[in-house]
Amino acid sequence: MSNEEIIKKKLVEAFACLDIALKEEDIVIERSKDAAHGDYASNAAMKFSRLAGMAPRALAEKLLPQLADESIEKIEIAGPGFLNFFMKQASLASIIAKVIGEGENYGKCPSKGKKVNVEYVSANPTGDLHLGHTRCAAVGDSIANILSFAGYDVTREYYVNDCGNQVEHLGHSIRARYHELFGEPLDLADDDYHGEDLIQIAKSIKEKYGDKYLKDSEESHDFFIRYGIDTELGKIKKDLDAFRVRFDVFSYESDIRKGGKVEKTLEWLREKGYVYVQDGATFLKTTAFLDDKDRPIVKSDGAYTYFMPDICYHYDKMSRGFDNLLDILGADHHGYINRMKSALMMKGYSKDVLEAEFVQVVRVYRDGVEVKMSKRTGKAIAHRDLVADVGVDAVRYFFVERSQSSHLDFNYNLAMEQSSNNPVYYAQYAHARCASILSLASDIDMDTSGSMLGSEPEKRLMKHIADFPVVVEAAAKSKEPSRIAGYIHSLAERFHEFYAACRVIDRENIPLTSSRLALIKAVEITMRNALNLLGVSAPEKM
RNA sequence: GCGCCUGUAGCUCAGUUGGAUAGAGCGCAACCCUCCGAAGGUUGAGGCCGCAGAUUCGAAUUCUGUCAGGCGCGCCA
Repeated sequence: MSNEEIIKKKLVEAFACLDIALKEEDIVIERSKDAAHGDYASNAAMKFSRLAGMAPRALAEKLLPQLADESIEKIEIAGPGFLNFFMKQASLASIIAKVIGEGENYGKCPSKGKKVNVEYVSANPTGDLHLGHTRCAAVGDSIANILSFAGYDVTREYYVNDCGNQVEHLGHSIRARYHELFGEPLDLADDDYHGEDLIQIAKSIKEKYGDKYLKDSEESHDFFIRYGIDTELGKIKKDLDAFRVRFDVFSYESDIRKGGKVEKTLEWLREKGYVYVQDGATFLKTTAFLDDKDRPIVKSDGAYTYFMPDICYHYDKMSRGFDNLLDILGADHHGYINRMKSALMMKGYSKDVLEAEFVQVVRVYRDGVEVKMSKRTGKAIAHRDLVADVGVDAVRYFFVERSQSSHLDFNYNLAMEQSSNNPVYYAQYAHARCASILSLASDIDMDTSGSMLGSEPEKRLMKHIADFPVVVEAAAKSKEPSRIAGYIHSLAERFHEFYAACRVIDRENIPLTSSRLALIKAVEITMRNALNLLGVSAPEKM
């Protein structure tokens, strides 16, 4: 049982003695910022003073005698009615043996028995990934890692839109580049793709197949699309893999459309009365649920809008037995969530089965001016270039360091020229320092009882290590990897403080050295586990 | 006009379910390696937490209004 849990339990018991029934969830335990306020603090006497019918301090006085525990050194009432808990040294130090015992599982929660599908990136296979995808990839993958660590059964999924307008343009654009190579240029419209990568693709087609696809036929039309999608998706997969982002499942829109499945779903919705025709287009009555407007699902020319197969795709995901779906989307898609929830509710699902996290835009500054991104002009800052320039660790950390709901300003010059200024190095440096010290003293046995550790920097560090599981739960609940980043930073900070104040290896004082080595080992493990959640490496040397 | 996101130090941003003196990085000023990694540590300057009300023992945090920026608003995805 953690110190926090012990205090909560004692408080619940103490309130019970006053005939006030509370649950442990009702009790808030905070880590005191100031050592004068003890190790942990609770506002329970203030929070429930009205319920108890007495003033906060008076209530605290009543509770105090019931709170004694062998793990607690002393308890003080302070300020308006805070209860400040000073733990015994052994209670604080017990975390070290726990962390070393659990190793890479430290911070991990037992299975919650829930299957969660996390869908992210899902970039159209019509060109290279850009910066916006990078952030979605970093955020989505970190969220998947955190949920998994927090005890959810996580499936990572990428939805490939390999049908519709966009891929028609892709096919045509490649064909145009192909014809160009034979001296017969075709026109490229504004909404076609102008990127140079398509010239490379056209060249490879020419090398493999010569002039076979010059004549305009259904076969060549389909060929250019299929070849383009396969090539682009291949590049995307390779880039994501290098970014340490790997998916369990790739779902294809073309599969969703196969075998009349979309038509059946449409028919089913029609029978349910959720569909009507207006101006030649077919609309879905999403306003019957959460939406503020009905949405078209079949255009007046008879083609589906993107929304219709997307509905089928979400039905498909639910039919695979997930308890929850989580979509990681660009912030410009925020209108999407309520219409998709509505569609799921038509099928009888709760509005809560689908959640969405919206990732705000990245603004890029280079030489002090904002760089606008455009996939089509070919001038976009490609994901691949960014990672090559800055490195996977720095990009992944930087892109989840701030809450995804905040806009991110990315200074390209700074990231490239002064990468050692990046905050990720602060944390990695701490880890490397741990590894270095442990290696220098590998002949000295560790004392995992932590019995010699009592100085303020040591206590602060131990308490912070003990907080890791709480932070994991909070990050999983709020789906905010930035909380892990914040934890990593403060763990590194407390470690560096400790390092500056306490000399670890002292061969004249082996008992103290043994205790401190164990503390460092616990820091190293916790830091590595936390960095892993963000997909950032924990180097032994830098 | 309606909806979503965001306004906190010069800049970029944290700030847990409302708690004790609002924090970090960068930048600025000054210190600290004969000793485990100086990619580090210590100290300082710098704040009407956009503005105005409301709720209460207590508000950067909750509610209302308002101003500013970003994004979106039925046959694009």
